[in-house]
Amino acid sequence: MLTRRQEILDVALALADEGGLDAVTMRAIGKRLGVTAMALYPYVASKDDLLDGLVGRLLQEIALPEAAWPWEKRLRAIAHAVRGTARMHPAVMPLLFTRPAITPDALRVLDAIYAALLDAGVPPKEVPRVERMISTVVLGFAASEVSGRFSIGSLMPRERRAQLPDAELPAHAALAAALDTPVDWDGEFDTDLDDLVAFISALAHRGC
Amino acid sequence: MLTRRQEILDVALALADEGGLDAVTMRAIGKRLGVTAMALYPYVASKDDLLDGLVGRLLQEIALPEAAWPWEKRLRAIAHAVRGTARMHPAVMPLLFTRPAITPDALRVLDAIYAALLDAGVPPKEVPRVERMISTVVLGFAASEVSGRFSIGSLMPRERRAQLPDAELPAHAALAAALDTPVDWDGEFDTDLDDLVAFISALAHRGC
DNA sequence: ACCTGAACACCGTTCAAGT
DNA sequence: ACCTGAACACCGTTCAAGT
Repeated sequence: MLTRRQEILDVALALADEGGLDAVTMRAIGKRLGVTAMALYPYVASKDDLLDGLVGRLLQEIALPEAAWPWEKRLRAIAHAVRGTARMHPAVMPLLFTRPAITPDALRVLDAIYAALLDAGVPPKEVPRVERMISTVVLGFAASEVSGRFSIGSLMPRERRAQLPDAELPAHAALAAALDTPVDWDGEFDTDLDDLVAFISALAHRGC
Repeated sequence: MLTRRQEILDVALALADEGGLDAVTMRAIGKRLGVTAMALYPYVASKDDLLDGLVGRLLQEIALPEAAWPWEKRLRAIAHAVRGTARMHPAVMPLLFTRPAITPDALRVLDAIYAALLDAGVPPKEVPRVERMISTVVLGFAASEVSGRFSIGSLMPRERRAQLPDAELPAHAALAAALDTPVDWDGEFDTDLDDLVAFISALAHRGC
């Protein structure tokens, strides 16, 4: 069953993918649906409501892993799904840090992470905090990667030092070699996930 | 020396604090400076450049810790400074995940984190990755807290389950007790920092 | 060198009017 | 019930003109 709201959000996502968030306009959405901008208002309360819906639409895209898999594999699968949708829809990612996502789909993902942490043996009292932390890492990594926040790390040390006198960036100087080697983002993401899994395991054992 | 650009960015930040990002308008900035919107263009190339500058202006606000302090204390101080500015300027935080910050002030903060990680004994090869991870946690926590992303975790389980049939949120049901206790955000932030410090120490010892 | 004022091509949103 | 079209109060940005 394809509701009119769904159609609108699909078009909004497509416009965001093609031309960034600025291209998501009531008028542009209407035009693509063959309708005026005001015809959208019965299904979308305001532009803000539209963007809320867009975040929900994004979460809808991330597929959940098989419940039978071990918790580690499930967690890694969710993380990779998040990074995948971030790469498909980079313009929408920053909105995740702008408004809370409380759609059914958001809760579905949240519940899957809770379940994985419980299966890992994390004490129930700690689960909500740990979920917030690992979600922040995964969402933050995915958003930073596509937004260019991490690109500061891939600038050549030479360019960076040009901005400030050498003496003011001593650690950059000490790290020149490390900063010169190009970053393997796929590898870094997996390494981060390894560390998160190890962290979760440690929490579980501490709790026993 | 107070340049005209600085004045403009100060006004932009004030407007964002008062009325959100939507209130940051070329015309509004001009008005507050007693000038037309077009008078800003010699100092600000475009609205986008203005927002870049606003991110830089935000980073400018975070004070660096004394270099003589132990690395742990320095890292915690930076993290608390970030959270503090997030609370002072919540509207601007999401911009950090929208564009890279390569101003001198951003590099100053980055260098301080690099220095702390080096002093902790993290192998130089690992420092850039670890910096990206802990910065993501701290920035992500601060942004999520002020943006309301974390508010999903503080909704009553009852309200959440109303959105989906109980059987579809099994982990929520199992966590009902934990989800019902209100969250101490100050405490959670400190606990996260404890975990980060422990993680860094482990990396340092693994490297020896 | 620095600023103005009119103008252009847009926005989101309202409201009365149509079918 | 659903959509239109004109209108309102805004945007960012251009450009010629002023001093």
